Amino acid sequence: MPDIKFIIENKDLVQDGLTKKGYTKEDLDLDELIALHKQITTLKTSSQSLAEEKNKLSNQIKSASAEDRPNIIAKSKELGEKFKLQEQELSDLSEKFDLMMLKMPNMPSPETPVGPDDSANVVRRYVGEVPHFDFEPKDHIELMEINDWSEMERIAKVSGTRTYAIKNELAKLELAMHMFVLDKLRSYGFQVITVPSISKEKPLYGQGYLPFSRDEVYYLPQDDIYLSGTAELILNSLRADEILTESELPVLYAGFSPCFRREAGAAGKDTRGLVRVHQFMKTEQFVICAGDVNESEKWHQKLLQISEEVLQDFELPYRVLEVCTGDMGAPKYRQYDLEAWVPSQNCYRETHSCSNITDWQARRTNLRYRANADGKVKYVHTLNNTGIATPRALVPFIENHQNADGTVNIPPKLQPYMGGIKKIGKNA
RNA sequence: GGAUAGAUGGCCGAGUGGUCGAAGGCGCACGAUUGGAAAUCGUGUGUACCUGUCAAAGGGUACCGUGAGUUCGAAUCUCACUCUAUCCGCCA
Repeated sequence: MPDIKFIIENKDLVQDGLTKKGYTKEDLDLDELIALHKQITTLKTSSQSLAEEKNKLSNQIKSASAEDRPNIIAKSKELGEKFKLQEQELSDLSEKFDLMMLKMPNMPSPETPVGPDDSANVVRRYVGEVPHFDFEPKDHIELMEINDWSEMERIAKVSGTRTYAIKNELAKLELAMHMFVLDKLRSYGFQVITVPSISKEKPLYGQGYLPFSRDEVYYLPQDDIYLSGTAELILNSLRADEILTESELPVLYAGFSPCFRREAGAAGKDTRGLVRVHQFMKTEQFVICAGDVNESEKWHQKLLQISEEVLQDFELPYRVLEVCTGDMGAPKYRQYDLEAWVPSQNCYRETHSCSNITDWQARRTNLRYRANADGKVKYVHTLNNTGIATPRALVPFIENHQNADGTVNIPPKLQPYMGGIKKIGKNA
């Protein structure tokens, strides 16, 4: 949701951004938007001068003489009617305008590769060595079965498809990963925060989930409440409507929460195993920084570096993908995905998604700060990145670290979080 | 779930129909005083939008939890909702 003034003054640039993000004129018509804004401004000006006149009259009444009073009241009443009509028209137009503005995506970074869909994403680098097994590697489902690490069939009967129940050392590993990442983030100055998984509707607009992907989110009509798909949703609204001082920035949150996603658009994809489930746990990195692209781009790199470090500490081969304009969501200015190698699928699968949102969310949540330099109030920039998301991250983890006998090695960095053990599994 | 109380500016807090964007205090900023500091004194200190301008100054409109209503006029009256606090019940 860029500034309307910016849109008017930079129409060609904004149109270019819309086109790059795959928006057609039917999706969002800039001319219509600008015309609507002009109409609103004109109407506003006239209704404000009407209000001014009305106020002046009202103020006269108290001191008016007895014979003047009825006249003034009648005149004021008449103005009031006129004013009311204009206000009605104004609120109708504003509603229409606001709806369009809510659909306005962020402008992509000039660095972002241009393309229609994920086929145009660009691999920036490969890190780590893809393992070569001198035995037939098992997939994560088989590894779980032979080690008594899961109750996948049984839990499907209880909780339905795309759910998981993992147990014993694997359950412990899941929690250990989060503890490891939370400790790391804390060492980088993040505040560890556990947040609810339920949310009112407004934060979903603030984050930019709505109005775009209503199908993706669980809704509980009885309580008019939504289930959160990520702690980003909650953290993004936590400081809504505040004016921070610049010295408070950056605000760094390491949010932990259960996450819920309907996966409506993924029917038939990854139906087995731990890759894509309706409920999972995520440790999220969330940053609120000064509203300056240089500053947020710096943090974007920092967040990326932190999650790369996580994958390196876990000794997982991965690649860094720069997501193209057409594959990026509406809120995003620039986005990297990290994908870890999954041996059984012979490909890289997404484990992290790292985005610079610039001021797009801040405008929606009305989160601002007072700049030191000139004392002016400005919108902050927000960024988010996965810290670690499980159980998906367990998939590359146990597959890459498996041995011929079905055991799984624990990388040294993670061993302290597993009670010092080096290997898990029935034969360990 | 039941009962009660409440929601005003960065914070505390006054204000129950008219000049209230809102007293007073605290905080903050600047200035005076000081060798320096504290204390003291003075001045200033919300946000959004419209208008205006090269920029500003200036003028205006709105905002006292949210939404609607009464009224010529609402922080103040009415209704609905939301949230907060306390007590009781239940509960991981």
